[in-house]
Amino acid sequence: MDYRYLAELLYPDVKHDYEYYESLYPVRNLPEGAKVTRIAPSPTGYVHFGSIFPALVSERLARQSGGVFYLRIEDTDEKRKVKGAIEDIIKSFDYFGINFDEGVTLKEQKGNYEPYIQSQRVEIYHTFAKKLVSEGKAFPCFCSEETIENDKQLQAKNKEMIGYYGKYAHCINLTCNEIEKKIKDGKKFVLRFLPDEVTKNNVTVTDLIRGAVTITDDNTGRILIKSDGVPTYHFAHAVDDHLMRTTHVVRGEEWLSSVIFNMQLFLALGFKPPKYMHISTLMTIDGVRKKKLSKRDKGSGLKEYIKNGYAAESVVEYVLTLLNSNYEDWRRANPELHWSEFSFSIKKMGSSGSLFDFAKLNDVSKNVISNMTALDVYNRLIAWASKFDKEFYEKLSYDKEYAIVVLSIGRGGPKSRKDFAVWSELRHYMSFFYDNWFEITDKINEKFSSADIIAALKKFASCYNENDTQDIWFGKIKDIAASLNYCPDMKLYKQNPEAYQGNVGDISMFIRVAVTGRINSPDLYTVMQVLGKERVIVRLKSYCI
RNA sequence: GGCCUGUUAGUCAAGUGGCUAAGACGCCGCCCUCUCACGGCGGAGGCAGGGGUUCGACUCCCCUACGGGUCACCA
Repeated sequence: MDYRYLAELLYPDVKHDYEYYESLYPVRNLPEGAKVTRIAPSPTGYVHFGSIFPALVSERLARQSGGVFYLRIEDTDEKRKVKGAIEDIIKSFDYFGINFDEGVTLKEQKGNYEPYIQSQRVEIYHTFAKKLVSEGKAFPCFCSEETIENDKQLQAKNKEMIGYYGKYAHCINLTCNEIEKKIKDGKKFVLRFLPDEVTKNNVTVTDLIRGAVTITDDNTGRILIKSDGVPTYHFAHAVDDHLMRTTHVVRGEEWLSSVIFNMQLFLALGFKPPKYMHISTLMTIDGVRKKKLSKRDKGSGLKEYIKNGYAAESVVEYVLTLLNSNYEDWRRANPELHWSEFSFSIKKMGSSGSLFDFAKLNDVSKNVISNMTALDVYNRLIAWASKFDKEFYEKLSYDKEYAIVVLSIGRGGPKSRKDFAVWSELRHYMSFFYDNWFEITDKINEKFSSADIIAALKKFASCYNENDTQDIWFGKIKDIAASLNYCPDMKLYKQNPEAYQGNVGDISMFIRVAVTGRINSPDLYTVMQVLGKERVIVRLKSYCI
């Protein structure tokens, strides 16, 4: 068999020798130890929450080592392409502060290794496919889908390995003439891989997270180039990551079992394989069972988190705690630092899949937000509201200073309040600070007589002075309490609750409900200061009507 | 089903032959306190099961059970 002739027959349009591309995309000039990583999503829909894991790991590895992190779009499946998906990918990662040194952007592609979109690289793939054919390492296959399907059924029935090999590799012995004739007849073909050696042995490969992993040798004649001339994932991966000089491939564990095939391909192409890291799948709980977090699950889309109002840092922070178990300790020790200051370690990564935990995410998020300044919170909140809550946005932008004052309540210092985890909760939290949103939503327990309530409110209304210090302010409440036989001292009250109608806390509660509409609120004194005397009095009086 | 891979409290997890088995979230209680939140203190709760190896196993080996992955002209 004249492989060179065959290669020419199969890929007559290839213009360049593969060496052309080797020199067009030279080895990167980077310091020793610098890692080149990428994420390579396919534009088949919205970005999955799980995508942020490999993205973050890749980003950290590259940035921490002075390397390069880039975005490549793997759009080799025409059928599954979704319009707008690329834009969605870029915007989603941007929201979470994950930026790329090279690759696809909203405007153009940047970097010296372009194109970074696989559908624009077909000629490159064909060049290397041609090389493989000319070396007898790949061959064309003209089998119909029915043939393949029948073989598969038979193999399944006989409990044989499924694939295109041995007696099932019908096209492997086609002569050059036969192939030439089929091509002249306009027959489509796929290009299949013929492994160098068919060993059928178990091979041990190294995964940076899992260590030595044993995988069975792959010799199933897998497809390299589909009949439409576009490569499959594995072939594109080998060519691209070699030519783009990727050093570390970080991907989900669903790829683990194909590492061996990847290795074979790199070897056959004469490439040095990258190092692999397979991240365990994020799980979710379905009733009592753990299962892979899939696109159908609630909380699987990155966009949902944006829409619900999770701060970018909250999500990153949470993911980092899952990725590196010592992250939380570091965060406690360094509350002021940005997450990128953390020194990320591959060694600290676990190899079993973790379960997504909303409670934990929310806790992390509350901490993140409690560490922000009021201005910070305001800026992010309004950015969120401008997209997802127009009415709220209007209020926030109408009086920025006021909103910031409201957001300042209980903020700052080591005991900063932790009232909310997502921006969408702020609307309710802040609502009573706006007159047309204010409403009494909580009821005062019926055990208190309305006469007492009214009396307390009226007394307070008549003596409230917004220039009072907090001590004087509270002293007045205590006086009111005493006058109504509500114990002004909590400790005394607890010793003998029967002796009183209630306590000073109850009086405060009456006032709180009248002023805020709620049983619970941040510090009442401060709330009143923010609302201003006029509104406080109006609310106190209107409650009495 | 074959092959691969994993299993420390409800969840995330330290831990690499010798400790009363860290910590965080959640839960419960107490304290602080005008409520809530915060903070402080305390509590319940765990090495999947069975065999080995060893003076000694959460740690090493085997088996079982139970998760997860993969077996496409999808990535």
